[in-house]
Amino acid sequence: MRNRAAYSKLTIRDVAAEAGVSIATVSRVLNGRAPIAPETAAKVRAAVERLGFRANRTGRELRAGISRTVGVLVPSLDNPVFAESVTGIQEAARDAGWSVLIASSGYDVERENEAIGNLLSHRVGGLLLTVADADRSATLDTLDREQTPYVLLYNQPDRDDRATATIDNVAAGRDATRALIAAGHRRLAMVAGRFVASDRSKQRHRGFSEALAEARLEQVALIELDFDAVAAFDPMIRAVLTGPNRPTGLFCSTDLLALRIMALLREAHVAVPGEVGIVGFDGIAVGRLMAPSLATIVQPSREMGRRAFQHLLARLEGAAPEQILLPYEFRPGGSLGGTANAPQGE
Amino acid sequence: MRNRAAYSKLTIRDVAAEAGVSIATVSRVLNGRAPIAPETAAKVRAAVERLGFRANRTGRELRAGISRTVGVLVPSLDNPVFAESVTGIQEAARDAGWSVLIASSGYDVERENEAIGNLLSHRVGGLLLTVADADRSATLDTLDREQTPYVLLYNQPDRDDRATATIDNVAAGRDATRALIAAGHRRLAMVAGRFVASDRSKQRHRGFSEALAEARLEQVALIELDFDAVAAFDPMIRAVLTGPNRPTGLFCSTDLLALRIMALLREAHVAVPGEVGIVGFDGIAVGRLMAPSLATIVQPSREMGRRAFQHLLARLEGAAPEQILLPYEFRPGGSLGGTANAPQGE
DNA sequence: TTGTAGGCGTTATCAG
DNA sequence: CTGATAACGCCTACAA
Repeated sequence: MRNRAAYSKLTIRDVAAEAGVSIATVSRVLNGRAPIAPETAAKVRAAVERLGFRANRTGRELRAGISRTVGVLVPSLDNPVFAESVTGIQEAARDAGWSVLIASSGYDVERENEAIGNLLSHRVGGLLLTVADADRSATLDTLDREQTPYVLLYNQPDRDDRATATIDNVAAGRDATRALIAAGHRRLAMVAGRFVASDRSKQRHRGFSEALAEARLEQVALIELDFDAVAAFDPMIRAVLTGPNRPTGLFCSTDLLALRIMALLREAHVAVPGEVGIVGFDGIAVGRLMAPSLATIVQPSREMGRRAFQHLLARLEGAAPEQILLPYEFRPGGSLGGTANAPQGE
Repeated sequence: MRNRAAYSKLTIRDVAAEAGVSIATVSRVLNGRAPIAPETAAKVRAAVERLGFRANRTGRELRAGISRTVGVLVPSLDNPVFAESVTGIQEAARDAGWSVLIASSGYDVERENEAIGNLLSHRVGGLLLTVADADRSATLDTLDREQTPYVLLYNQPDRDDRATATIDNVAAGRDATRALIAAGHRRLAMVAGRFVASDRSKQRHRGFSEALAEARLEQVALIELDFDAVAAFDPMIRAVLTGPNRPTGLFCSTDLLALRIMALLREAHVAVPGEVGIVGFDGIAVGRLMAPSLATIVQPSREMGRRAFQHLLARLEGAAPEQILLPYEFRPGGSLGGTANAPQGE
């Protein structure tokens, strides 16, 4: 028996020597595929146990040409909505014996491309991505061309050849806005994450516009914000909210934005929901803990992560790209104000 | 020139053929180590560009025996404090050209061990971990024995041979409690994450106890909660908060717990800070957005992630394990109540 | 300065 | 049922 090497340095060769069999046999026992004599298997397993051996996935992957690792790209883990989807991905991946390689883009297209390239250099089995704009992305074009399997999360491209797990953002944006209108608000504005950084934001605004049109209302204002710097827009927001035709209802394209706006308004002594009603979007957990609680569209982020992963596995087996539309739900909350009868989500 | 294969299937052999050189030359150009004729390098680079080639890290890693991937284990990404540390890790990793493999334990020791084993099977270059109990962990013992480099985050073991990046949890717990006392609270209780699931929680409670002793006060109650199920403890908490000697000050071992307790109290019509003052721990971003804003100990989570990664790199170069103690800060907030003069963090 | 060849740890093929 | 062996993609002596 060789000297016991470090855990991370053991190879099946060590195990083979310890068990007195060939490396091929060790491999077979480890993978349980081929027919093996029970005693041989026992010997090998004992050796594995004794040595504390764990197969090197690198060798396995190189041999197989593909890995059971999924590459995940999110805009930012600091938005709980994305963190939650990653939790769902992790759950599904764990169930399937897969690992998760993660990267963040910071909502920046250049970093997005760079990060995807890095993930690909690991020869991951597939990708789960939330990108800035799923309809025009050079990197997604490349992935398509080279048939690298991926599934988008949150993104909801117009084209139907890209696999996604998402909700209907336009419909949800419409529902959120309808809730404001149903609550009695007539002068509505939207605070949105930059459209170039988030196609969802744009789609939610489309829903906002549709609901306004339905009710024959005009948009009072549209404030596009960077996702990271809200404070800088304080003056602009104050201006809008104290202007001549100031809105009484605000639709925010994400909950995080909504919470920041609410804090801003509090500082400015604008009462929520007294003077302004607010609806968010995402359904992050902390929204329910606020006072007033945040009315919002709840996305099933965790489930979205799980479903996206499962669809990725399906695609690896040759399934065609699907656009998985998950149900969302409007969650009423004190921030809405007015005398709302909350509409039900689809 | 061969048929253009899928991006992910290209090898340096393809590039070599395309450029009319040997694979060794391609490798050398890619790594920029050896002396190369400028024109040769140009040819190779052109071929790389033309083909859209990106080196397969699996092959590289197998050959090198080690990878530029860091394995990260957190209790849960759904607590923003951990998500934030991962953001810091990602930043530092990206700067260094490393990738991030991530797993969550759900605060469960068994899953913790399993996850670390999985990360190790990838032969990661090192590990960044937040474990349940850094002082007694069979897995950490194993890592030490086999000299697998790792750095702990948030964990603050008593022993000084384990590398960490953390804050002084006892001192911070003491400061948080002192703040409650300084605010005029005399009947103090603590709501803590289960000690078996979080050594930090235990240490923060030690700080709590020390501050009480200093002020010659008795602990009114200690409520240990599972990190995921707070609602279930509603009755217990209500009982404590309405008991004969009910506390007027509450120290919560995490911000997330504090926010949940605040919501619970709101439902129970117990005024915060009117009837109960609250201090949290972590400094998650949303705490500042609440009304009242959450008084808390702010940990430099992002920086902690960055520093932990950097120390891991240092350890890989042979540096001895360090216990990096980062500064924390007490952030006053409306939840504190009383007439506090907030103490400064160290 | 460049090419040839061996081997990293694993699995699959092919004999026995 | 088991063993020897040839790859997988890459890097690095060693040769030329």
